[in-house]
Amino acid sequence: MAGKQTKGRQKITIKRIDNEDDRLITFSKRRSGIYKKASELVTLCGAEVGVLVFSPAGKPFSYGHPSIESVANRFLGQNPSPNDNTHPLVEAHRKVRINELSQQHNELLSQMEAERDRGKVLKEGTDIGQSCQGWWEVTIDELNLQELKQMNVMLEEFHENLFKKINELRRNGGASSSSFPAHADRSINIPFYQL
Amino acid sequence: MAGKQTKGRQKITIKRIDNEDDRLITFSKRRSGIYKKASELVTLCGAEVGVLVFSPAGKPFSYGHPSIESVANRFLGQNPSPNDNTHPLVEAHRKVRINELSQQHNELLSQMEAERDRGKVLKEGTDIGQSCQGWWEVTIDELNLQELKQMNVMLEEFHENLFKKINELRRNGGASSSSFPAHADRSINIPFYQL
DNA sequence: AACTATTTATAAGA
DNA sequence: TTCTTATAAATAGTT
Repeated sequence: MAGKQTKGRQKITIKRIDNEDDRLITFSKRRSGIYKKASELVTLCGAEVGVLVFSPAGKPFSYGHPSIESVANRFLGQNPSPNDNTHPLVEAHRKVRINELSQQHNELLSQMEAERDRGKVLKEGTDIGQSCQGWWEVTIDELNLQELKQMNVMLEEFHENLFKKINELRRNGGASSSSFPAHADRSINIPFYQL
Repeated sequence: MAGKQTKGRQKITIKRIDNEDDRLITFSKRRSGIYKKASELVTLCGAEVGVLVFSPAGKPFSYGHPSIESVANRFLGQNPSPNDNTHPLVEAHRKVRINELSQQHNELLSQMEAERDRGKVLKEGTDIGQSCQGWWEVTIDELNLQELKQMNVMLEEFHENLFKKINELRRNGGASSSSFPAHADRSINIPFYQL
């Protein structure tokens, strides 16, 4: 009972494991761990879950409930019989994912900036302007008219929220509010981009 | 210091959680947990991982590196380039764009993790939004005036692009262009949201 | 959306 | 590989 029998689990940093043997072992163990978590999510919550893994060597592994194919196909919107109910649903799903991704992306960007402001040196080009600019550009090119109209609805909501926010800021603090021109008030004759 | 403040984590059996609130909470928490595990597997072992989840209500969620589509398509063994300029092409393009966003996003995540590992304490709140409709709202709330102005510049660019796109679509094809009202032409008097 | 007390996952070692 | 053990990490129940 002098020393401990083993060091037990040690803390590791999440970066590539250089030693190949260790890496392989960890890959195997953690893959199993994820499968287990996935199966628990299925059972506990009644979810459908698919996990796809490719080892660095390209070997495929998967867990899926009810099956990996059904989950993957459902997600890609490529398997179900092409009745008209399916397509809008898939579209909606995609939209949701874009929004989620964007949200997460923006949160990350904010955090990155906060870090940088505290003195961290971060890679160039991760500021909101650059990244988001790319997003709009890229997105718009891929949209059809129908989708543009949908986007327009979203932008209208955004517009609404922006006004609310601006007004809120104006009420609360005087200092920086002067940076918004007087004609920022909502007016039918002033295009949004001229705020 | 008499009694403990909480009961702490309690053991549960892996069976369906009947209480809907608890189930939803658990779904959200554990989904995040799986994403984290997946991202760690990516970093530690250089694997490609995709996680697909459908809530019981049918709402889709996913994590993927380098992107969920690339992993899923690779798994399903599908060819990514149909030389077709109808709808599927647009779909393909969009997927590519989403992939790029995912990629960028994943890079950010990696950087964040690296930062944290070097001793930075970062907020853990990078969870994917649970609701499909929170993006604009959430984003706006996090912005200060300076950032709102930045956003405004971006929206102006977006506006420009939208007009270009609409005009392009009008020139090219008549079928769906009628869905845009005549006054959609750029005019100083027509607010963007009324397009 | 934070907080603990606990359970669970897992890094090392055998 | 499979088992063990000590410890790190995830999370159930609560506020």
